[in-house]
Amino acid sequence: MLKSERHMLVLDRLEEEGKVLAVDLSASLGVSEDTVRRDLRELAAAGKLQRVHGGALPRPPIPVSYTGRLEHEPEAKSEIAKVATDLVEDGQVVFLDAGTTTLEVARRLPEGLRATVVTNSPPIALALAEHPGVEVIVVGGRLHKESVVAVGAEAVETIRSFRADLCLLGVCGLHPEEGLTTPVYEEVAVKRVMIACASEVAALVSAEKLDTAFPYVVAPLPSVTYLVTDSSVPAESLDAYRQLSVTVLRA
Amino acid sequence: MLKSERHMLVLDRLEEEGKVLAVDLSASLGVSEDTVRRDLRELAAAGKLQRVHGGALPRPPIPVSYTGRLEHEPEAKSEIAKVATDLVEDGQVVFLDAGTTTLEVARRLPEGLRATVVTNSPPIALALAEHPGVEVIVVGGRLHKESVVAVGAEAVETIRSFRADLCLLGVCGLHPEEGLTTPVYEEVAVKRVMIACASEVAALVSAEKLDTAFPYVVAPLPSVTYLVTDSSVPAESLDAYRQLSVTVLRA
DNA sequence: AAAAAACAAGCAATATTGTGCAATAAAACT
DNA sequence: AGTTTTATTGCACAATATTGCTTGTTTTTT
Repeated sequence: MLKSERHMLVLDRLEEEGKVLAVDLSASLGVSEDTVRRDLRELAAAGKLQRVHGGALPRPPIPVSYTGRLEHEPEAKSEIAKVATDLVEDGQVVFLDAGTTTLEVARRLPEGLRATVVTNSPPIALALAEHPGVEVIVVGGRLHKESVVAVGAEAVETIRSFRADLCLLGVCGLHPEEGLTTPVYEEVAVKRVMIACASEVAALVSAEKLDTAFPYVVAPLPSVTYLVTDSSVPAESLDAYRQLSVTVLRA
Repeated sequence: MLKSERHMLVLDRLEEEGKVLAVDLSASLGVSEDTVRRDLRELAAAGKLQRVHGGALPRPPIPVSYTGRLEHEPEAKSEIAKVATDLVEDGQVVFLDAGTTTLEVARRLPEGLRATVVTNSPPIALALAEHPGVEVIVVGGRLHKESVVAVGAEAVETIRSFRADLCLLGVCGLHPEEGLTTPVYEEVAVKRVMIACASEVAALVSAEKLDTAFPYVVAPLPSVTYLVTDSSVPAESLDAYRQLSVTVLRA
């Protein structure tokens, strides 16, 4: 029995059974436990599995992520994403705006979902490449590096050619009077056309973005159908939005 | 017994039994173990099998999933990417095709470079978002999930609107007679228009892709200006390409 | 806290490998 | 034909890899 053959077998077995024990392997491969341990150590060093006392476990998949901000308030984003995910229904065409919260939505879309997602965010496209059911349309354009999002005339034109059932917007600032605002000028046109071409619009807003405004106005508040926010927001802060005919969804 | 005869027999046996041992082969072929080892070494260099201590195993199938491909032969990719990176010059407009090798190129572009990169690959766009100097144009279209690449009429139209100085192509199969081929039909049109709209074309080809062909033909070999490959390729395999006026760059 | 299991490191026996070299066979050339 | 050149093969030998064992340590369990 060749060493590499053993390695293959170990990995096969690990994949199949979800774990392997050093003792079992020693018996079934007909080599000493020391050899098994050495094998496991090497495979672990090669990143093929995760070594644990007594055996080994499958290596946890490397998260596809872009640097920075991802650790910023993960619970809040996660809460919001969970609620927003439920807005998406089978067969819909959905605009998925760029942003870390919307990226979380993309990751959480249920496996069984059948839908078309139109996104101007390369990281979201990448995340959705692993989803078995959704058709993904990448919106092209010049890449705005800060937000990692395609912007510009081409992006706007592409988006305009769709009629979406739902638009999930990553929001930078939301204010009862100023409406939906952003600090990035180039995103204005893109977000506007997304709103214009979607039947329903959901704004994904974490607590610290609520009641804030940025220099560039995207749209007034009534353009928004749903406001999705997290549980840390006090209930009374949301009244102002409710009165503007926005449906508030809180995790 | 001829050498090539032995080689055939070794490959047959490998296919049949799933592995071969140097000792067995020596006995059954009636040659010394040294000769067997030499045979195995040559076959491995030609990419026909995988050499391991004590014998040889079938060449591991090229992984289909994107994440799987990322881990496939990182050294070779790295070598190729290093060379390909030097082809890019300041101020150029460059098409960067999808692929794990081209992704590596994107990651290695020198910090000081000023250029415009046009890519249909979300992962490459994502990687370049961290580069301070290059302008990135994302090409939109329907996302082909296996390769994580935008394809379709929209992608083709967008690419056609550029005149690039250089096109870096991730290549699936390259063959002196068949030319540049791919197993994914939808990528054909995209690659073709990239080639057509670029002044120079560089094909990034790792050893196992050389002298192989797939069902869909992208372009004949003379369309390629540079062939960039890694150091594991035997020099004589490249002569056929040189004779077709391709400039061969080997790491 | 004690016992058992799992572990890492070092060691020796064996197997495998690469390299240089010489002998032979095949090919190319004069 | 005769000769040089090249390729192929087997052999000796040093270097390397693999394996099981022993010893002592760490981790887990009782």
